[in-house]
Amino acid sequence: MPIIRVALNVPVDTLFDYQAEDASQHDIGLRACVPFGKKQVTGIILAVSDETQIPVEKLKSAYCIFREIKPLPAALLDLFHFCSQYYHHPLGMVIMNGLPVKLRNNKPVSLKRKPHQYQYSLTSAGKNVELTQIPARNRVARRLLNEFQQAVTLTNPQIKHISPRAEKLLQDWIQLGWITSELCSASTAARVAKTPVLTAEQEIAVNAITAGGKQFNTWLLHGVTGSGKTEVYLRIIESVLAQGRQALVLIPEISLTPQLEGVFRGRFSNVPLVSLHSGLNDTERLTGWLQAESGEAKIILGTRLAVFTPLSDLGVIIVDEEQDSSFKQQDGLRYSARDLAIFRARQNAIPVILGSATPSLESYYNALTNRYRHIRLLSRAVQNATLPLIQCIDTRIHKNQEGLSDPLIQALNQCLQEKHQSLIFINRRGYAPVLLCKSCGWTAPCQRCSSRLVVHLRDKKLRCHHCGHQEQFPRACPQCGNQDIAPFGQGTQRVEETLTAHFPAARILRIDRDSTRRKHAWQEILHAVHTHQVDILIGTQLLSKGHDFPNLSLVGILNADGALYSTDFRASERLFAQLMQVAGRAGRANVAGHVLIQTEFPDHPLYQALQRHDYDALAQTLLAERKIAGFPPYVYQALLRAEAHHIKTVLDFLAQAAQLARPPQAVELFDPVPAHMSRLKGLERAHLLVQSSSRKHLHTFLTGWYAKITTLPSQKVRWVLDVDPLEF
DNA sequence: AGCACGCCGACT
DNA sequence: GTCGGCGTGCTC
Repeated sequence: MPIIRVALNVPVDTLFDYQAEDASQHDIGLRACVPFGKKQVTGIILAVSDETQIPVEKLKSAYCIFREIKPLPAALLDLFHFCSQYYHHPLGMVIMNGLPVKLRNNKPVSLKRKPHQYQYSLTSAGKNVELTQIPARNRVARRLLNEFQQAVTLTNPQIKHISPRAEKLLQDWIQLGWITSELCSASTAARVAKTPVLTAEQEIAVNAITAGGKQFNTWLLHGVTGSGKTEVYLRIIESVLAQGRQALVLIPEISLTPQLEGVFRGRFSNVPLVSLHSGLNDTERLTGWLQAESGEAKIILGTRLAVFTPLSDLGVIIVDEEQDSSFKQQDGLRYSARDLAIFRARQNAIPVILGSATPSLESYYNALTNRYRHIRLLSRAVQNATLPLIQCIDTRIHKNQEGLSDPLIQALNQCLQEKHQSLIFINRRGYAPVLLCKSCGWTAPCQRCSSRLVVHLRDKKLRCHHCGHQEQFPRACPQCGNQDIAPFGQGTQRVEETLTAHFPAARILRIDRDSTRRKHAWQEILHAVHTHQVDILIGTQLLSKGHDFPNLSLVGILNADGALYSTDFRASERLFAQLMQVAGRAGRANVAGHVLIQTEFPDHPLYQALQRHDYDALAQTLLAERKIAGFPPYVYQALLRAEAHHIKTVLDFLAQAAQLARPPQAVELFDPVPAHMSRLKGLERAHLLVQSSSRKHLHTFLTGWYAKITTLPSQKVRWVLDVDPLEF
């Protein structure tokens, strides 16, 4: 009797063997429903064999093998394998995490007739029907008929949009002979709508990438805001579609998928496009997945999860805003969709394009060292668009009143009078407090690993959250002797109230987690902004993502300094990218943009580079710092993260784990340290850093170490290995 | 992850 | 004398 080896969604890194009389090698990649303990579960068949190591009395029989859809392609299984090994996560969990929910159930999937496929139009009989023949109270019918008279042909989604009841009505009308249906022509030839003329730079980029053809290459498409990266993507996709192949486009989480989707649909109106984002229900997601797998969908647009979509004939992968941290999953399987995209591109021998105005230092470094091909877009594609003027307000000179300085208030006032919109951006990420000398800018460094020490007021100590070193508070600044050293403050609350007090007539809208939680809140907010029902916007992170606010001319930035002296070595990089993005919000179309940054350190290299829009200057500075400090991209890191109800449990666990390790010379193992947000949801969190200048050595070490940690008594500690961690 | 088995405190 | 606490260990 054949044995199937099944990957299940359980946190044990092993396959489970079952008898299956009807199994054959062709079933690898199919779903199987099997008994597991007292339950029945569904997993993926990864091997079929005649023998098993499992004693016969333990071996059970599979209930069934689902054959209603094709097996997962071998390339996708390879991707899951790689992901499991690289991120040290059980294979079964990796696979089940990557599949649509409907494929994880113990049920065969029902293949409904696909939407999109038919288009409907009025027959000559239908054209004779007058609107007045339909009773006025039958509003859905009237609207449907009206739509048909206006639009001539309609598709299922469009009809559904009129009313959920309209589809039922449609069937009735087909019976009456009013409506005919015909198959949509799924033409893969890109019918190109209005195509802008490429700039010389864009043309060079497109030619270079398309000339590479069916060959693996990682391209860093590095273009300033407004340089027209999207147009480059569109041209490359066009050429891929012309070969009948598919394009996978990955975008950050909050970057408002519909907006980009609109651009793609507008340009490739006849090309089947599937959009995979968090707003889909299980059925929609499965449908999209199946369309991608069959090759029916030609463009797949989605967030990080879309990197696991099966694609029968992939021609290019695009990762837009590649520096965005939402490409890295921050819980469970901590994968980077950007890095997996590169793996897939290599696997398929196709180009992958990483696009950004402010690349991650890792990607920039890879471009400098020729591991990636670097393409620059230095000029703006949009006519008349000029870069915004970025200036600093020195808050040591201009006193803050409740967080707002005089020059900023004046600028806001002027903006209001000119009837332009303004935006106040508050940088409110929770940075750990560091010790700072106000007179010379000195901060307490860690001697052992060149990161900054964190102030722990409770026991008056300084601690390194990187290596675990700790020391006493100094009495005075060791650099200049000043006694005025203090933890770096946060402050800046109540900005909205202050603004209201200053500008009682202005319409102020505050955007935060709460105000955007409601389903269509974003749409309403954007609408309000676009129709100029708002004068001043206040917001945080959420606002920096790529929305177009055509009337916005002033951006004020508060509280940015925290990132300059953060213990997170990536904080500067992120701040720069974020401020560049926020600055890009100002003055897009015909309004000149002005950006004012309130800071105590106007001479800081970050602000200097920002004012000159000079990414390279900052990147070079940061890379030099990273090299000296021994931080990525010069080393590869992994983090053993653990959490439990009591901090001692966590630290003991980590200490035990460290005991198990016998790191080779090339690999460095640090002491356990409490995590940045050491208390989250009532759990205490801590971690232990491992790093090496050799990715290979680090990986080999992790594999052995992971196996040993698994054998530890778990003592109610939850732990994960985070490979290439972004947050500490 | 579930879900059992299993050994010690407050209840009818 | 039981009911139930959640610590440990297995699931093919």
